[in-house]
Amino acid sequence: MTPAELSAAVLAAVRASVAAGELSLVVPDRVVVERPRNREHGDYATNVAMQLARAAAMKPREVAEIIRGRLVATPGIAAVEVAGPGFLNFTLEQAAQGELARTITQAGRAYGRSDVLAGRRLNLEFVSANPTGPLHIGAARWAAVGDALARLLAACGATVAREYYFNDAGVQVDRFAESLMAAVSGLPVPAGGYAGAYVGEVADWVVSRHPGLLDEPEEKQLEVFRREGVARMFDEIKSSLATFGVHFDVYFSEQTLHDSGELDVALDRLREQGHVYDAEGAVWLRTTDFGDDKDRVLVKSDGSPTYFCADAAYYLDKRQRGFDRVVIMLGADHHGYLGRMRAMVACFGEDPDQHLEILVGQLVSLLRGGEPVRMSKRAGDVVTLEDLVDAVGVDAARYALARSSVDSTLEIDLDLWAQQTNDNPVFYVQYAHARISSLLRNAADLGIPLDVSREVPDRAFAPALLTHERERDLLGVLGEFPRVVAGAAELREAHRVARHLEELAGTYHRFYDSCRVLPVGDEPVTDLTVTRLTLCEATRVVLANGLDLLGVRAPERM
RNA sequence: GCCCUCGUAGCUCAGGGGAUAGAGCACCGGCCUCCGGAGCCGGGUGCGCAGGUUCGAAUCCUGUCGAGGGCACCA
Repeated sequence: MTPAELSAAVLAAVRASVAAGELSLVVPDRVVVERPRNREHGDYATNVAMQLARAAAMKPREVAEIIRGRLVATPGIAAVEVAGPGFLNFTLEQAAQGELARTITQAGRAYGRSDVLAGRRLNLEFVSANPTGPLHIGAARWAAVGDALARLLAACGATVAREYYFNDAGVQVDRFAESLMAAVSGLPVPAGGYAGAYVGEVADWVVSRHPGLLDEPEEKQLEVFRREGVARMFDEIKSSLATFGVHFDVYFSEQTLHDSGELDVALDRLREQGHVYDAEGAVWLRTTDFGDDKDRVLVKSDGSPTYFCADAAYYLDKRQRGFDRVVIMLGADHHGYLGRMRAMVACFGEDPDQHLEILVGQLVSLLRGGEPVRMSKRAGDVVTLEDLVDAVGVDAARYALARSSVDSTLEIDLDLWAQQTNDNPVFYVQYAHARISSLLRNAADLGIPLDVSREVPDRAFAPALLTHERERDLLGVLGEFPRVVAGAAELREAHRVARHLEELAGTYHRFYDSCRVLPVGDEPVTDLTVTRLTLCEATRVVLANGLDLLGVRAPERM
């Protein structure tokens, strides 16, 4: 019996009690069944009686007793107790709990997936770094977390597009072109331009492709440096992301919004809604109507549109492409946009709570030997994604970035994450997977069957044999996985998956230490052998599925 | 000045209103005739502070102190 099945049983009991007139209240949408921290409180527990007590105008324990009465005879449930202020504590029958191992091995890659977000169409925009330099470490955090979130959301049934937006229409790329031009001539970096060794490299590369370029008029040179430099930089960015295992469905160019006239369409739409006005020679959006600190300029007094105006057009574009939720991941240094973006959506006449979601991630810093890492060979003061990958590898980099809440600033100790020891969380988890894989190989060599769908007469999967405390602990953690995945997706908190895998790896190692799986020497293969092997395979499945959601490999050997 | 995020063990961090707040590291001591010791077992410390809401608060609200990041007709 899985937690989900138990939860459904409790919900059915509540519904039946209401139907029978024993309880007078509105039946909740769902009931949360959790593993209690303390094993004395049973295998699973729910606080539903306490939460319904007020609505039922009864004491929590009385509500609990009513629900309990409808659950005691449920197959698979050995005992139901009312405890403390009104908890319902469940003890499962041995076999019912052990059955989970078979459920998981049969589900395989599908275990943990659900349809809790079915029908949702989400556009996930992340990284979105301009092609004027290598990806920095902050972008790396979003690459790892954003990709993991996309995987999580898809695993929960949502339709997800990964999107990368880049500003190729404004002065930033002009500055980049000017910086390239200055670099070949040995001139100082222009004001607001770009420094770092990569500028010279890219500039030299452009010149090598256009031998006579430096003899051309300055305007022509700028145009070439701009076009070729951006293309080269973008290739490098995409290459870094590919190495990192992150792929975008759409690379969206700001310029295309200008070319297609979508800015004007957005302006007209905002004007129709009555939130646009002219002042001081510029065109303004009255975002203060919807809680922004100040109104924002859409068209500057020189007649050119602002980035904010393009952002509005971009939002509209996403909505018109059929996404009902526009999710944008921003670094903490851009959190100031939140207010104006929400107001902009409201100015379109839409509900920002429903259609816009902005996730703000805090900054990342790297440590080596306990000291902050500042230097990058190529990018000057900026630490890049490639620096991180060079130092610790892709798996450790992705895992390190994705295992902490984005709400907190993150320090990554390169020495720690480069280690191949249990101090390093990603190796701790990957090792568990490799260890189980090895065990399964050994079992296969011994001819021990793992086909639990077809019971072998004299060597059968026998869930009631999983009675050891460590076995029950392991089953408990395995059973939580779908709830963890769904919660992580709904809360946009991928790190919950990583933390759960670490708990699972630890619980598995403790099981492994206490419960011999394969026969020693001439010992016979028993039902217990097959059953424990199935439990191991179930653990391997969850580790593999969880690591996959984080975009980290699940190695069979290390 | 205003806005956002954070403040939990010596360190790095988990903890979606529930029962006795956890993990890893670090420190001390144990466990390899045995499926991968890249592992396991034991040892102890903590919710910045003050109010409030609640049957119940690390969690929600207010204030306060501290840290980081923002507040352009820049991108």
